[in-house]
Order: sequence, then structure tokens, then C-alpha cells
Amino acid sequence: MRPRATIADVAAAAGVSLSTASVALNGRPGVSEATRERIRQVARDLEYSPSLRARSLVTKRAYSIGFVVQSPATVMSADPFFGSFIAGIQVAISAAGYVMVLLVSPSLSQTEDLYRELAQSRRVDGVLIDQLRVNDRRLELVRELGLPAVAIAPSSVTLPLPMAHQSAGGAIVRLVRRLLHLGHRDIAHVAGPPDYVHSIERRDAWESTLRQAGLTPGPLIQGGFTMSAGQLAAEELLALQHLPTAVVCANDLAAIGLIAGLQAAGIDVPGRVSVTGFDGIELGAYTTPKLTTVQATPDQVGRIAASMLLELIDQPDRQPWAVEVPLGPMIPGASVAPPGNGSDL
Amino acid sequence: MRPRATIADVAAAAGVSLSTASVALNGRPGVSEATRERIRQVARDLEYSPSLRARSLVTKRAYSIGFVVQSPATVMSADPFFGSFIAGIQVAISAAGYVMVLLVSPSLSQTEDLYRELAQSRRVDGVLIDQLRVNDRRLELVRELGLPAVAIAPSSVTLPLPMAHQSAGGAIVRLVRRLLHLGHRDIAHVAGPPDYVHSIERRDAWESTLRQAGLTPGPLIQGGFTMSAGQLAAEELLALQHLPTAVVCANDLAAIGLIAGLQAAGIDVPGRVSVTGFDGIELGAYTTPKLTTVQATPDQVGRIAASMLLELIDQPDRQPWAVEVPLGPMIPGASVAPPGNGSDL
DNA sequence: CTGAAAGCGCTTACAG
DNA sequence: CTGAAAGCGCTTACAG
Repeated sequence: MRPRATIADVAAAAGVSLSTASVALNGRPGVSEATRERIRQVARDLEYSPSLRARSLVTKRAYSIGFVVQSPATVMSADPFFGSFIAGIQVAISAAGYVMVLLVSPSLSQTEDLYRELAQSRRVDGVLIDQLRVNDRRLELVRELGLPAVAIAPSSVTLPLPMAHQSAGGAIVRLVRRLLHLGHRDIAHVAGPPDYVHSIERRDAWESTLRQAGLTPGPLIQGGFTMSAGQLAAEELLALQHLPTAVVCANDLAAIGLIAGLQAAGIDVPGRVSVTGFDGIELGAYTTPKLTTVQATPDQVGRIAASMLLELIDQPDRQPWAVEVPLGPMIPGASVAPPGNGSDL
Repeated sequence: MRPRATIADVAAAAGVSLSTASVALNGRPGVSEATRERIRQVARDLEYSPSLRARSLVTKRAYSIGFVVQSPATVMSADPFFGSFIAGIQVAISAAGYVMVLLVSPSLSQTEDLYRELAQSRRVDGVLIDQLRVNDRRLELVRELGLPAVAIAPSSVTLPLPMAHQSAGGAIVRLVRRLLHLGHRDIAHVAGPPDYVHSIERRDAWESTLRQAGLTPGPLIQGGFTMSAGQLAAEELLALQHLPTAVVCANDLAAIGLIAGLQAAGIDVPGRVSVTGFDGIELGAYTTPKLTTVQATPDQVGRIAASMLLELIDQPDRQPWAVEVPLGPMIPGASVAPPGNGSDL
């Protein structure tokens, strides 16, 4: 890169001191409007652009936030959550001159090391914590490192740090009620991995909604958030004494895998079994039948979580607070129908 | 964050000068082994970790590379390429102490602005250029900005900058030959958007392989890289005088959409029409029938492109060079069969 | 083999 | 309203 103009060049060309140039360019009070405009013009003429490194050193800010995504193969390959999520983050931070450093990690322990490195090298001013586990050690880690952090977590949990809530549980409640309304009484759940707090939230939502309706929750299958988990769940269901009339899945991918698995075994969906998902991924519109689901809003989750993080960076001692991110609408699809349309095995 | 030890603290505690501490800690020659070890021990005791900002200012390095991904909704939502690609990048750069700054952009013109900002603020030492268009203005832009850049591009193009080649064209050749071997003579192509160089490479590969076999290339459908593009392509094919016996799609997603579209119209795949994809995404194993495709290796593309970029950053005046990234194997699936198994319309 | 000094490009009190 | 000086935390010639 060719040599760039520095603020010293601007000051010299404008015939003022370094500090005056700095004050003028940063819009701080203490310079006459005439001088300020003159200095700005000179800066433009010289194509001056401040060096972030130098500014970083003195303001003690990296102007970056960090995000570590685990098991990228699984999370990003198939989960549309990710693209919209980081697009939302960028919307929130770019106006403040921030960028996102993205790291991928193959394992939990490496994730912790990556957060540690980010903090120690002062690469970032704060981090986002996603995909929270039960007893997640990252919470303790960021506290210990003094690293500002915002967590994305279900509304049901309370953490000692600011949280952006997306209530997937609320979506599950809606879907279960829809199935109840259609007449289903035997509603199973294909859960996510049990060590994720958002798996637990969804399972609890399924269970409590059924209990509130005076029903005993049907079969609970430990599944996962992937298509292959859904397909395995189909095998488990088929091995049961009798099939439930409906299955509420933890997310769309599992639901799509489940439908594929059921269909491969000759089970009609929704004639014999109704299936619901959660996320509203594009793929759900391409399955046969189309998937009934609730639209998640990952872009808004990213936007809100990131702007919370910027606030926290400005006020590191602020008491933790929480913001609820609204869900999208229910997307009806032909994967759901009243029970009893299909013949018994 | 609590105050951190600086190199001055380490030097004082070890009873040496700043420069000696710096030299010792950076492993540069000029200190006795005894002093070096003593200084290292003191650094460990003080939990010293160098400030990247300060080092950046003096070494004139950001220790970051940039990557701008366009239309994240489309690219990342469905394309598994992305997750593996950035995982590969990180593998290549983390050992050198680099991280990746990821930006998303909704449009071409904004992409250019983002590259410009990255360069002007010296946020990054270089960038990766992906999803190359015909007459892509980013090539001129990085030259003008003096920003080191490596492009990911098909083997068929030659650019004035270093390139990591992944020959999707080679994959298409393999797939067309497989269809020819099975007896197909009427082989259509669902192409990607015509302004992407990798769309053109794939179309050319389809066309030239057929010509080499003495055949006239069948219908060419301008499609896209998404499922919905594939589904639209199905409608176009169905509107033709007669259906080809096989369709080579630009990627897996288009192929999956095409299969869905054909099946919705009552066309048997592969009985009536054989279909192939490219990428080897997980989803292809879940369609009925399973997709015949060739496995791409995005992790290796990322790894190789990123390490080329690090080399270029070290030697900015190096002459452009290119590295071929090997493709994965063909993945056979039931979406392909000999022609003539289905009845004519 | 080791130390004193300059400098990277900014910002920020502090004087005038 | 403006300028001179110090300092952010490092690295790197240059002397000794």
C-alpha cells in the first residue's frame, strides 16, 4: 500500500497543530466552525483516513467484537440461522465503526481457549455467547477475563450477564396448541441435544403445554438439531408400541429428517402422523408435504444482541439486563392435519 | 478488564531493559539463553500477554484478513460451502496469529465500499475474493487500494492476482461422461446466474464435453444456485417439446429443487429424467432419490487461499501464482439411471 | 550480549 | 479558541 496521509500531514497542510486537527476531525467542541471546515477540507484533499491501530492504542478499544461458533460443520452447513444472525450483528455494529471477528471451533475446550486468546490479545472489546450449554463454562470464563459479553439465551434462564432472549419455547407452545386444537391427544417430542439450554426450553414448553391441557406428555425422543437426528428419531418412534398422532420437533431440520424417515417406512405424513418444526428455514417449503413451523428471527437476535454488547462495552459496570426478541409468525403447511386420517398399522 | 502487565513491567521485574525484554520474548537472536529464559519466566509469572494494538502500530500489520460475503441470506442460508470454507481459512491463519474479519454485504456496490473501508482503516492486511463475477470491479479496486488479495476462481480464468482454483468444471465433465456412459444422448444443463465466472465454467464444461462426444448440447436453462431456481428450471424443462433424458445442474441445491419440481409434475426421477448436482452437500443424501454429485472441498479451498494470502502479505510484490485445489470423489446416487426406463409423455 | 532513544499515529488533559 | 507535551505499549536500529 502506498504511504497514507497522517493527521500530522493534515495539520501541517491546514497550518494548525496536531491537537486542533484531531479535535476538529473528531467533531469535538473547542474549534471554530471555520477552522473545523478548513481542516476537514484539507483532510478530504489528502484522502486522510485515520489509522485505527493508532486510535486503538490510545483509546484502548479494538473496535471489534468477537463471536466463536462451535462445530461449524453442523451449525453452519445446514442452519440458516447463522447467515441472518451475523447479518444482523453487522447492521448493529457497523455504524459504530465496529467489525466482527469470527472464529470457528471444533470443540468446547477449544472454544474456551479462543475466547481467552481474544481477550488476552485485546483483539475484541466484547463477545457474543451463543448455543449455551447447561453449566456453560464460558460464563465463568468471561467474568474471570473481565470480557464484556452478551448471551443469546431462552427467556426461561437467568444469567449474570445481559441477555437477548428469543423464546423458541413460545413457538413450541403455539404449535402444540395448534395440534391440540386439531384434536391430537398423543403428541410426541423430538428434542435437541439435552445439554443445550434451548433444547431444554423447547422440551419443557412441549411438556407443560400438554400438562396444562390435562394430558400426559407422549413419547420423548432424544434427538438433535440435524436431519440425521430426525431420521434416527423416526426409527425410534417406529419401534414404539403405537405411533403418536403428532410429533413436535425441536427444529425444522430434525422435522425434515423425521418426515423423510417416516415416509421411507411407508408412514403417511400427515395422514398417519402430523409433524411440526421450528425456525422457518427455506427448505421447509420444499419438502412434501410442506412443513408447519414458526418463523424464527435470527437477524433481529443478532442485531439486538450486538447493540446490547456495544452498550455494555460503553458501560462495563452496568447491571445485567435482558431484551426479548419477538418471534415471527406461524407458517402453516400440509405436514399437519387432524388425527385419524390414516389407517393404523 | 483489570490492568494487564506490559512489557515494561516484565523488563523491570526481570531487571533488564525494554528492548532486551522484547528481543527475548520474540525469540530474536541477541540475548543469552539464560536471560531469555529468565525473562520468559517473569512474563509467565506476570501473565504477560503482548498488546496486539501496540505491536500493530509499529509493525504496520493488522494481523487480520478480511472476507466479504455477498447476499448472506442466499449464500449462507443454504450453502454449506460457507461453514467449511471459513473453518479452512482459520486453520491456515491461526498459527500465524491472524484472525478473520467477516463482513456481509447485501449488494455489489456495498461490497466495494466495505473492501474500501477495510483497506483505508487498515483493519486487515489482505482480503479474499470469492464469488467472482464477469468483469468484477473488485479486481481493479484492490489493485487501486494496494490491498493484497487472493481470488477463489475456476481454473479456466486468469487474473492479475494469486488464485486458488477449484475446478468445478472438472466435476461437470466427470458427471456428463458418466451420463454418456449410461447411454444418455440428450443431456440438458441448468446453469447458475450468467454473470458468475463459476457459472460459465460449469456451462462450458457441459457443452464442450458433449461436443467432444460428437453430440449437440441439449437445452440450456438459465437457472441459479438455489432450490427455488431449480424448481423454476423444472417448469421450463416441462414446457419444452420433449424432455431431455438427463439434466446436469450447476450445483446440488438447484438439482434438489429441480427434482422436487419434476416430481411435483409427476415425472419420475431417474426413470424418466436423470439428475446430477455438484457440491456434495448433506441434504443430497436425504432426497429421494439420493443425488448423484461430486464432492467439493471448500475447507481445502479456504485453507489454501488463506495461506496464499499470508504469503502475499509477506511478499506483496510477488508475481501472481495459482494453486489447484483437488476435488473430492463422485458420490453416486439413485438420481441417475440409464435412459428409457420411463414412458414418454 | 545489553541499554537508551526514537518512533509508529493517534488522543487527551493542560496551559496559554 | 489553539498549541506543546505526554503517553498509549510496543519494536527496531544504533551504540556501547
